[in-house]
Parts: sequence; C-alpha cells; structure tokens
Amino acid sequence: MARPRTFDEDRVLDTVMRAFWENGYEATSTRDLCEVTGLDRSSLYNAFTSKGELFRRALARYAETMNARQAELLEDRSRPAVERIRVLLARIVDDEVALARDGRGLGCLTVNTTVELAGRDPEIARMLERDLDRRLAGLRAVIEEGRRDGDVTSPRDAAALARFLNAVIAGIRVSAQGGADRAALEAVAATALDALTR
Amino acid sequence: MARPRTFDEDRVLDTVMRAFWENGYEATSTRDLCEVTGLDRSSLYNAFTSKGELFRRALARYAETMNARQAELLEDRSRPAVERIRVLLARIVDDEVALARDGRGLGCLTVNTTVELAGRDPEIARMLERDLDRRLAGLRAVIEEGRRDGDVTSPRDAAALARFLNAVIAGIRVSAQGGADRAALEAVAATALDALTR
DNA sequence: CCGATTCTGCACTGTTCGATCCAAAACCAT
DNA sequence: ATGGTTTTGGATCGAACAGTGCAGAATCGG
Repeated sequence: MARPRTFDEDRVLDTVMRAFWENGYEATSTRDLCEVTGLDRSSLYNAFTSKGELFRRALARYAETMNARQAELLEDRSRPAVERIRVLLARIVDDEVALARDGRGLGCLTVNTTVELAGRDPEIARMLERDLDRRLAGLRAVIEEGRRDGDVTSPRDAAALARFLNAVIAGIRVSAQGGADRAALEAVAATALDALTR
Repeated sequence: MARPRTFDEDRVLDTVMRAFWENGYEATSTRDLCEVTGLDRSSLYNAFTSKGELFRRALARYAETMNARQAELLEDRSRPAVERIRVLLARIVDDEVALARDGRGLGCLTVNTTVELAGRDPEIARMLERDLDRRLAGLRAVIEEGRRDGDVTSPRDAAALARFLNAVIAGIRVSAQGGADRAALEAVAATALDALTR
C-alpha cells in the first residue's frame, strides 16, 4: 500500500454530477470540474481516466440514487397505489421548485442527457435505456396494483400507462426548465392523474 | 450595390438549424457549420456576425415554422376541436418516427434548447418563453372550443390543460429521443387525450 | 527509518475553438 | 470600362480544450 486519496470518491462524484447537471456535458470543462471539486486535473484523471468516463460514473450514480428514491416511494405499502403515484409526482414538482435558480428548474440529469447525448453516444444511450426500463417496470407494477385496488380505472394496459407517466414526468422536468411555476407544474401532475383514474 | 451573396440566407439557416437540432449548440462547431453549408467561415460570420447570433436566427426560424404548422392545424375549422388536438399529437408522433435515425427520434429544437441553454442564456430563455406563450395560447383556444362543443369534458381550466398538453408533447419528444417506438409514442398520445375527455 | 508505491501540483503537449484580417475576386450602377 | 462596394477564401489569432509527463510529497508495510 501507499499514499491514500485525500478525497472521497463519492463526494467528488456528487459534486461533478451536479456540475454536469447544471450545465450539461459539453459546456462543462475539465477545468470547471477541478474548480468545483478543488482537485487538480491529474487527480481527476488518475481516479477517473477521462472526462467521458467521469461523466458516465456521475450519470450512473445519479440514476442509481434517483431510482432508489423512486422505488422506495412506489413500493411503500402504507399508501394506496394511486396515492403513491400522486406523491411521486408531487415530489418531482417539489424538487424542481426547490432546486430552481433564477425561477428555472434544474430538470433531471437523465432527461438532459437523453436530449444532449443519447443520439450520438451509444454507450450513454445504453445506460439510459437500462435505467428507463427499470423505471418503467416500477411504474407498471404500481399501476397494476392500483388497478387491482380499483383506483386505476383506465382501460389502457399498464405498460402504456407507465410510458405515459414517464413521458409526463419528463414533460414536467422540461417545463420547469422552461420557467413554469409551481402552480403550472402541479396542474400538469394533477391532469396526468386524471388519465389514470378516469 | 455590389457583389451579391452566392447563397440563399434562408436555405443556409435551414441547414444550420438542422445541424444544431441534431447535435446541440455546444457540440456543433463553426467548422461543422461550414461543412454542412458549403460556405467558408468568413461568409458565415459576414452574414450572421457570430455563432450565437446564427443559432438565435436558426432557433427563431424553427419556432416560427413550427408554430405556423401547429396553428394551421389547430385552427382548422373543418374538424372538431378535440379531433384537431388528436391530429396534432399524431403528427408529432409521425414526425419523430419519420425523422428517427438509428431508432431514435430527433426531438424538438425548442425542447432541446430549453434543456441545454435556457438555464444559462437569458436571451435564449426569453425567446423560448415567448414561443411557449404563443403555443400555450393556441392550445388553450382549441381546448375552450372543444369544451363548448362538449368534447372536452375535463373540469380543469383551459390554461391547466394547455400546460398539460404542452408538457406531454415535450415528454413525447424526449421519449422519442430515448428510443421509444411508434406504438409507445402513440400510447402516450392516446392516454393524454383521455385526460381531456374523461 | 526505509523502500516501494501512490498521489498530487505544475508545466506542458497538440488540437480545436470562435473569431478576425486581408487581399483578391465578383458584381452593380454609371 | 471604371469606381465603389461587398463577398469570398485562406491564413492566422489568442484562448481554451482534453489529456500527459514528471518530479516531489505523502503514506504505507516492513
């Protein structure tokens, strides 16, 4: 063994993730990353090999964290299934409002990355696709549960409704980045629920 | 008068717009723009002053074109109002499927720009906001019409439903960029309509 | 305390970036 | 044709980019 790291890898990843989240991949330079982490470029490259790899690590961590939070909420048996969906949407709205800067939400790193990179980076596209599949599966499970409870009255199949919810969530995120205020975002969320409980 | 342009300004703007649309603002270099337009950098700068200005011109043209297409459709009195909304969503799905490359949609330049630039470029944010207001107004008008016809049965106010539709459209666009196929996009569109006609 | 190993700071690489300069070519009105 | 004006291509600018090499500092097992 030899000289140990002076930084915590996960803490650095969180900081880096935030920078990419706020400004996107292309607009964030390795210098920017040094500035926000307080590390030198050597240390960064020594630990993460390249800007692209660092981004992939940060994206993976983001997806992991967010998916865990969502799963925890969606699998909470103490609430009816439809109520869990309502709370999920409410939390997304809350997050967008809370993280807003200059009246604009931050959006979601996976949505932002889908828009910026999925079309020209196959590896990123693959990561996003796996994450999407997991999220859709989680949503579908809750929707089926809600249907058994009698709360989800829409005749559409659960996969379609899951797709719909996922699209609405992306739409809420983009709307927040476009400057929509809390009331507008809540209206979108409430209307989306109407489609499930019609 | 003196030597005239050898290129058509609008044709160049269309080509440039397409490049920005496909790869984003940051990832498109002025060299790339020269390549796709066949022009030299001098000509580009002489006609459009800067990369940023060129982008703004291309974005304005995109928003103008798209808004005109949408307005034409939404104001078509030969169809019931709700039917017009259905056709609008169908066209968006069609476009995403038609313009797809490697199984991924192109998305929408205004959505892409909202995600990439709205948070850190106030002038772009202003442009997008004006465009959004116009689109929301158009949607609201059709929704109110549909309500008078008795087809829009949702009790939510028209502004909220317009916000909802706009968010769903963005969600469809992002989903297409994420690799969703035609069936998935159509499911999202159909489910969204359920919320208006519940 | 020492030797092996790893990390860190700084200088530096070559490349590409957006943007500019200038001379030559092209055009129009007269 | 000629003069005035604009466009065009090519060279070039300084700055910023992602990434590297290296010397020395730091830390471990022994």
